[in-house]
Amino acid sequence: MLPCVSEASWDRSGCSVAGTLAVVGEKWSLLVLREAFLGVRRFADLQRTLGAPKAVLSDRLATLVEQGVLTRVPYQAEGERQRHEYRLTPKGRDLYPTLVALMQWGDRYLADGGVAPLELRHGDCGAPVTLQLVCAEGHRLTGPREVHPVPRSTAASAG
Amino acid sequence: MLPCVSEASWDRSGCSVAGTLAVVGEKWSLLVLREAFLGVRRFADLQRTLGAPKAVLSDRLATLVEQGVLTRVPYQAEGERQRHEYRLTPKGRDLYPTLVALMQWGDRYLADGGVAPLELRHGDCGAPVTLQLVCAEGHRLTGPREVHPVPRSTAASAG
DNA sequence: CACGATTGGTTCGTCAAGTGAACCCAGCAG
DNA sequence: CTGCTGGGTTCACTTGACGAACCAATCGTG
Repeated sequence: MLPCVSEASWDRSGCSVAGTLAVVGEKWSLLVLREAFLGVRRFADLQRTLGAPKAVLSDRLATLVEQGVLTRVPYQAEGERQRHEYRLTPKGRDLYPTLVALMQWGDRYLADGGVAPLELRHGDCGAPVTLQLVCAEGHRLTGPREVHPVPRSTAASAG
Repeated sequence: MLPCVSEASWDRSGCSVAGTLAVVGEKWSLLVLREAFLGVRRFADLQRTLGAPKAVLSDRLATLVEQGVLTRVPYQAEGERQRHEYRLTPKGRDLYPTLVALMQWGDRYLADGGVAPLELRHGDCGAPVTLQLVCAEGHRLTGPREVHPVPRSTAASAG
């Protein structure tokens, strides 16, 4: 049995998972971010690579900008009119592990023919990159069984 | 600038991120899994802790079972009628990093008063647990800038 | 056996969200 | 002025989420 928090009787409001999903959990949002991490920045390119309806894409970009995950920056290539592009902010860049986690699971369980469509390599040494759970003491954990969730809710002392 | 794959001209169909989101990307799915990792297993408890409509919860549980992320196992406590509960499969347990990634981002950017509502500790040593990007050579990476995505699409040799 | 309580759902009407096609505007080329 | 392209908005339609009501199986009680 997994270590559980007294059969899960703590306050779920303010849960970080729910909060994050409120920001990037709508349809297409995480796929927009995938494209952003791949270097796609312009509306038309996003629309083409994603295949999302323009109205939805427009809305998702607006909320991601509003949330500070992307910024909309105008730029002008020489001899061309001014355009603008969507770029990851540091806040948005910190969603990288989330995308990688989703990708790794899909690579393991959904890959056709056992071959992942995209590999991540360390830019310096070229070795494949993975996400891992580690503790501050440097121990590597293999899964949720080795993890102890500890609630620190402000008002839950009377739990 | 992030390292990008020739301005992102590879085949997105079969993308593992999209595939994973097709399995767990609907509303409530990842929150159901959060509860599962916290040890909540019964329909009524899920419904209470999540606050999701029963119809939606029922549908999400059915698809998660269908996808092999959860199993529906009957059990009978002594002196009680038979019930059934939803348990994580190994496939479901491997979604743990995804949940942790979402939680860590929320802890960093959404926590009221800078205090995360839930802390993860290593069961053995009690030290806080985090998700980290590491390469096979053991180097720790700090973000997407140090990662090189390499497409391995079967039909994309003519990219 | 009938009665009510509990678990674990389904059904239904309503409202929000996603979808695709069409349209719109600015700026540049000719 | 016309046409083309990027970056959207508007609209009609379909799908999905929501909450309340209802339903079936099972148990303890009388």
